[in-house]
Amino acid sequence: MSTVSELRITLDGSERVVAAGTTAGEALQADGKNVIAARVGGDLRDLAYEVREGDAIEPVEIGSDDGRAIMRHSAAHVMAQAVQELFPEAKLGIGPPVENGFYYDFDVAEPFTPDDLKRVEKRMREIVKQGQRFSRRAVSDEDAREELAGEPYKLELIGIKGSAGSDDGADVEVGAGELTIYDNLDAKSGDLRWKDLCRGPHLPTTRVIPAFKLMRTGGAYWRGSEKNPQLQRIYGTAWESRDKQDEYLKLLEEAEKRDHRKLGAELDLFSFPNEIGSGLAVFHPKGGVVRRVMEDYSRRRHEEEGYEFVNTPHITKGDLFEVSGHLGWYKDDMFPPMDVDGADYYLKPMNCPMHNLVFRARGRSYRELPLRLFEFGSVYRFEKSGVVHGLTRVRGMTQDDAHIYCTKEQMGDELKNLLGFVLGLLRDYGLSEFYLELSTKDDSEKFIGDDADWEEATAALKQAADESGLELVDDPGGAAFYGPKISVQAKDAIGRTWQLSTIQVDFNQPKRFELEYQAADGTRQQPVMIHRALFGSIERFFGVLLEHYAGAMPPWLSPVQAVGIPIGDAHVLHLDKIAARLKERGVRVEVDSSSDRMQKKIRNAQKQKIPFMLLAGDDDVAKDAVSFRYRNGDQKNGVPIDEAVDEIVKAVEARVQI
RNA sequence: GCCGGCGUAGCUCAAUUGGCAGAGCAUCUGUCUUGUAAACAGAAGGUUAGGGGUUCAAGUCCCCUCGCCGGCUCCA
Repeated sequence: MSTVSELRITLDGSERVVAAGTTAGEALQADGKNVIAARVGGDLRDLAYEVREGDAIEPVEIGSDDGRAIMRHSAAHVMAQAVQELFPEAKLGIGPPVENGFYYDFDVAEPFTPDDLKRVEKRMREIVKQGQRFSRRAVSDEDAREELAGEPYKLELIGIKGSAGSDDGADVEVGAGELTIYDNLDAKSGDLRWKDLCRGPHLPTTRVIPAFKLMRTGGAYWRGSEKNPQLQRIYGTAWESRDKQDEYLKLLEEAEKRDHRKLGAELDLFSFPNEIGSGLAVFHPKGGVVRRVMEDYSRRRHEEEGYEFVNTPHITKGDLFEVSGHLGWYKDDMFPPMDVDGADYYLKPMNCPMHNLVFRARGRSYRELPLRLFEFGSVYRFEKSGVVHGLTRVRGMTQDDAHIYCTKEQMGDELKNLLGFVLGLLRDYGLSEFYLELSTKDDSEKFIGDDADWEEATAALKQAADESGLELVDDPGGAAFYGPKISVQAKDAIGRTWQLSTIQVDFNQPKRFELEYQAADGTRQQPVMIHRALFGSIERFFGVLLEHYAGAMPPWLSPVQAVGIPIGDAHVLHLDKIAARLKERGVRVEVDSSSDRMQKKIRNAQKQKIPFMLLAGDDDVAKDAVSFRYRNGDQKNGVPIDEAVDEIVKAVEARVQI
């Protein structure tokens, strides 16, 4: 056997010769500054990986996506070690990196308290400071079982080795290849401090975790199934620098300030009275104005796009949902029925069956297609108690719902136009960053309809998506059982993604309702049915907009668009006159003639985020002018009234933020 | 639904080991008549989420229900 003393490798794009036995870390000459791992032939490796002839090695820096994931995964190990040191009876679940951080699940007798969290974090800081080395070693199944005899969940993972790609994070621990255990070794003595079954890779040492913080705890089902026992999860955040972490924490703070539930109360827009019940919102007058304006504009746009308006009841006999099939599939998610004269009546959880009945009310001709039936339809869904959340997850909501019935030939154009309409409308409300998600079927049994239909509809959706020019993310297997869909994801002002509009093709209901139209050749044909909601629900969209704008809605949507603030009582009349002119032009304006100080009135208007404050004192009255204060604090004094009125009218008519 | 936390005036929050339910803001009434984010004074406001229990005594301890918050699961 010949001894090789040199290896030929590709390092960071160029070819090098290194000594045999060189590790990726040595090859990259990582001084521990930023390079924390290596990508070898496409696989992520620890810096301790011994390079082989022909390997192509790329550095992985801590600030890269891969680097952050490795660092966060390592932070999860540090946390697990700290937990097991403080709570020796804790059994390990899984601990993967996630967006912004990491978590680890533990089986413990008592859930963690905030105080426990502080202790764990403190211990983690000690471990990081110690600079324990992460050391990888391959083990046989038998050895792993013996070493991890005290960790029942890890043993279960060994049993499912090879199921990589499962979405419960288990593959992060075991992967599909050989089993490996990562030892944490003391920096000086090399003594074993802790170990975990893990596929890696990991940092060279715990010292390379620049910034982390434990965030919260919560219950989490083992391997994501509610049939399994619940473990205790600890979430942490970790970043490549202190600055990045501070930036992230600041974003969280900002998000908290924008919370629509908080703004809803502060701006007197809506509330959730306990007496009414969980997830059932009432809109106050100011919220009602915003809602009405949202609806009015939506109606107008739908009218322009060729929709016809229908109205259907909130309750129905169960028969309707027998026909649609919903009672069979979704009974648990519907409010329980009320018995009326021996028949079960249900609150509708969706509008489509009702719209189908409109379609079916008489014979339909191909000449009527595409038939687009629109309704602000109020639906009720029995969301489980733990999931109700502000306006974004409610039990009663109003969808801007429409169903389009068209021929197969029309489907492509219809979907394309529809997507354009959707995006245009969302842009009108001030959202501008989107991507699309295409949910398609996979091989599982749950999908109905024949493959040719699926392919055709999927292709049509994809084409519409492609023509939009937006980024398209595939979501295989994510379709509803009855057909594929596109969902529009929008980014808000602070970069969070919200799922808004959906466009779905339905192969199921036309069949169940035996929907037909008469074609040009006299035959009876089944129409294609498209479901679509642009806002999703008015409530949810309302909530999203509030958070997007942090409560400072664009003037056209502001409940109060302008407020007159007199310096003294003597100036009220002057402002009343201006207000009358604004009202005439359709501006929502008030004059604050209360006995408060002018400064106080400004403060109030500012807190209400009113776009325009119109101040008037002796100077303004004398000059027949008015002074502006904008909600961003800018001011403009002595503006002639005509000019002021025009400026405000123009601003409230524009569908853009100022 | 599951795990955990929480619920005191409209809002934000106090109330010692179980020992007289209180403050600021908002509201109402008066005074002040004001130039770009809080004038001054007074009044009113409570079955401490609801119900049950322990105790001489419960906002405080225990149980149930409702609701809210953070996770998990779910979201046609």
